[in-house]
Amino acid sequence: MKLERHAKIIELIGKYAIETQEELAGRLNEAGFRVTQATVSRDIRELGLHKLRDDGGKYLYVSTRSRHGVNMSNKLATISPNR
Amino acid sequence: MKLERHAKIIELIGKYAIETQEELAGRLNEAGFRVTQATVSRDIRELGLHKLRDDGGKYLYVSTRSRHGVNMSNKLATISPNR
DNA sequence: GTTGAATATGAATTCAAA
DNA sequence: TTTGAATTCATATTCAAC
Repeated sequence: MKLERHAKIIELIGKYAIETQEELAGRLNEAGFRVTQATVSRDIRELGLHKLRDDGGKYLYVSTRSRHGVNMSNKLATISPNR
Repeated sequence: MKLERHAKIIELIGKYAIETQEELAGRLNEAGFRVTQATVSRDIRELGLHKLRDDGGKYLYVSTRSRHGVNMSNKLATISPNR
């Protein structure tokens, strides 16, 4: 089920430093969700997740919504160009 | 010169909706900076730029620093997982 | 230290299938 | 409507050259 998988994805990116969609697909499969990178790619878009470089230069998938349910999309807008 | 090119990149991503590094390289070349995608990739890392999906699903390069010189890296930290 | 060409890697999309 | 395999596309890196 897609909804459960989405919830699991949010959980996984909070718990682990997920660097690639393949890695996320692997974690999902370990958790019993049989999916491929193609599906993970779609899930990430639907969830509005972003891949950002951290201070160490590594890429990580992160959510734009905090644990407290606050939508951070306005903060993302803040760092967007004023166009 | 790299410094001038970096400044031009900041200007360009503020002025245009740059979707790919190839596109940015093209704009730079129009502006007289002869560079390839490989160099643009390095510049983007050095400048701390990020590629984000906007509300319409399109990808855009954005800066983490506002026009007013405020470093937004703490806001990025805010949307990062609490790890 | 900087760069480009070539390559490797990662991600989005297509297209068929269910 | 969702999915995976294959493909295309975008980006990071390697490696040589300067």
